[in-house]
Amino acid sequence: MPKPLSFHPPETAHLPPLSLDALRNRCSACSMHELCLPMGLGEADMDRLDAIIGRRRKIPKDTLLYRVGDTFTNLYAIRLGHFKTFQITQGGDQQVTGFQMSGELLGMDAISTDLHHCNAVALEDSEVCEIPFTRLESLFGDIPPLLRHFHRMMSQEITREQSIMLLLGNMRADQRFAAFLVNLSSRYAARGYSPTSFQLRMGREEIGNYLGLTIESISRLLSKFKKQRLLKVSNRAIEIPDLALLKEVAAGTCTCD
Amino acid sequence: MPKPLSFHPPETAHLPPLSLDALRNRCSACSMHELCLPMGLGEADMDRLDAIIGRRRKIPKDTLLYRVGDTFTNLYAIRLGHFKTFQITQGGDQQVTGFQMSGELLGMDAISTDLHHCNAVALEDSEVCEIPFTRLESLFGDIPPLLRHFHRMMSQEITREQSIMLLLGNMRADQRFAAFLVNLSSRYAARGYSPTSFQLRMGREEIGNYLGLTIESISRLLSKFKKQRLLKVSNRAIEIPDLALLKEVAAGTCTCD
DNA sequence: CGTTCTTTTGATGATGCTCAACTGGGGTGG
DNA sequence: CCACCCCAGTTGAGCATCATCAAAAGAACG
Repeated sequence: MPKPLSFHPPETAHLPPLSLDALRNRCSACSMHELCLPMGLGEADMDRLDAIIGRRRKIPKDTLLYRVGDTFTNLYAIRLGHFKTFQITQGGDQQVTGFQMSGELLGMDAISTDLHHCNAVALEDSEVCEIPFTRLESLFGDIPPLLRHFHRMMSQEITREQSIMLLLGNMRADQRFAAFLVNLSSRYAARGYSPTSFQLRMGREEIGNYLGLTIESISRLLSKFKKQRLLKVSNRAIEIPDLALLKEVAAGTCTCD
Repeated sequence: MPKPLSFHPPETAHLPPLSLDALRNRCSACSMHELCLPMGLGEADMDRLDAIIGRRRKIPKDTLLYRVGDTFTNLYAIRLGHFKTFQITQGGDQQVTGFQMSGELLGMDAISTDLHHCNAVALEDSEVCEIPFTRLESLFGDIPPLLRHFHRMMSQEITREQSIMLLLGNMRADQRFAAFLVNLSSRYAARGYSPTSFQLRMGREEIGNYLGLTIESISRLLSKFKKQRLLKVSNRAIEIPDLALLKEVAAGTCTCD
């Protein structure tokens, strides 16, 4: 157990938000509203969604947002920051099941049983929007585009996991790691950040765990890629000189060794 | 490429179903209605669902139900039989992403882009119910329990895939295979079949592919488990003398080697 | 600055893959 | 009916990849 995780209490000490906050916190004012749940909604519908969204919570680094076995009441939209989700095996070690960033939804795996199936922890100081699921459900009938996009987000999660299955089942270590970086790159691009230069928000160990590899393997791959000029690496800062080439490595079609 | 897959034409030559067929095909008459999409619906709501469901199609063994890139119009509920879903990697080899049996839903990964992301093929002569997704969506507003259960089924798919990620990322070969058998066992149990004695519907190669192993490894594990009296095996017939023990092997807590 | 945690690097080894040969069952056709 | 073939599965030997163990180096934090 590397570091003790604190647990964010379900009820924070925040006062009911001032109207200024309420304005600042609105979906329409959020930079993520074109990626997040309200995607494609008109002004009026977005306001209705706003109305049911609970607190905007700050989640400090290394704080659990929810844990396995918690009863499911909220989905969480990431407003700012990064999270990881992980399960604990019988052996007691963890398996990272995903890294989530702003605009992405946490907790969808809990709908099936009303119990959370994984733990979610902030990788840095972050902010989430609480979305009470039963209230969200009550909106679905009235706002078909909202329902439609919600389904797309769930489906996307299924697709994402399928591609991880493919990665874990079929790819060699270097391909996995390259694919991981390419994936991060495209997600940052979608958020308006540089696709070729970014900070890793997670440690080597977490990356390795996610990819079914050890920390040593990740470290070696990083060194190897650096030597091959596929990457420039400085601690957690990554620069990708040739994204197309990295994609080829991920695909296994790279001529270079 | 082991065997040439035929592709089932989108429009079959079937005449419009006779009223007798219509009756026989109703969800309420289907043995799977307590597991499938109509789970928990009342008589009236189930009839409304019935009304939008398209053809009940027979899918012969080794026939593709849909393939990567097909436009998404229907979900498919498996009425009878077994399917596998798989993707094709750049290298040209396949990755099996799941085995589906009666009462389970196929195609949910296609909602996100309106394009199918995997191929689905029948492992034996099977039957599916076509569920036109836009018509299903039109019912969601009117039948909240239907929507609710649909969400549960999607969420369950996410959970299922997470457990595969855990399996592929963390478990050794013997644990994977044991977990696979335990999973099949519980799904057969849920359908009223024996949890300790069943036929594998898929070949060794497909199992190995699903579990990130080779056919040889599966074969060796089968022999090893047989030797340890964990299993009785005869071709594709499996018998599990001690399910609890097999679960321990899957968990890695087994004392026996 | 010292302590602690993370990362890097090296040496060794095990798990599961590859390649190859063999077995056995089921269907086909002479 | 039997011989044959073909495919799926089994078994063995050697090997590659990646894990494990160990130790040192580098960041981060007070």
